Amino acid sequence: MLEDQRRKYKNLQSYLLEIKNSKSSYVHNKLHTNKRTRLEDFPTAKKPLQVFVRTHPNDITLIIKDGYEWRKYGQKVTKDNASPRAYFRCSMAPNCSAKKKVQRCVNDSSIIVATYDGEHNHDSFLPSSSTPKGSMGNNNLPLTIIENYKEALNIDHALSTNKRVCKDIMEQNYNDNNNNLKIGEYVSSLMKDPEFTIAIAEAVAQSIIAQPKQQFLLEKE
DNA sequence: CGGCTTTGACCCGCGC
DNA sequence: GCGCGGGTCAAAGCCG
Repeated sequence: MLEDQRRKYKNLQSYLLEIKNSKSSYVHNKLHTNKRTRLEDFPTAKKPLQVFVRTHPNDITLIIKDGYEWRKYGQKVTKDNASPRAYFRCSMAPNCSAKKKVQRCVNDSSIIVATYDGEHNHDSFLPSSSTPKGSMGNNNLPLTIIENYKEALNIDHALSTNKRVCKDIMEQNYNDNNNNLKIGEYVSSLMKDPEFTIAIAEAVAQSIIAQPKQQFLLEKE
């Protein structure tokens, strides 16, 4: 089980190396100038960004550790989904226009769908291991992004094409308590690594650019 | 006491 | 014009 985690991390590393060698200005700036590129420089920043995050089934919060501090300003039950949709705005800068909507997937309550709107106009970026204010602990897996942007446009399609992967992730993370402890320690150590958290952030950003080869987390060896 | 979440009310765009 | 539904506001309460 631990070997699987290591293998996935290696896949991530090789993927990031691929990104590093690419011409992407966003990643290039990040990696080589150590400056956070403005979101408007990002090719798909104009689109509403949707990410899917696998959470613990017993986790009833709608909190996603994505590196930013978010302040909840509203909650609404929508017609097409029984689970409430939470509205957040970025609280890291007073005039930041970034917002996000977070709602559980209608077909699978253990999947959180986060829709990002607006752009961050500040440089601050929290390490993933830090706990956002007001988040009283949650069991989010560390950004288990299970879809890319293109497929995220269609939740049903995403679910139908990734049921096996979701199942694998679930089994991998929750079925074996002993291994859960080891995985938890392993994940914890990874999340304390600033390089790794930056890498995760880059992976999230890149997952938005719908390229089939980016589904490294989905691939079953 | 300050900053947060909660939650009902309100606003506004859109379809009919 | 009206009703519906999504998004936002703001007062109240909670918590560290």
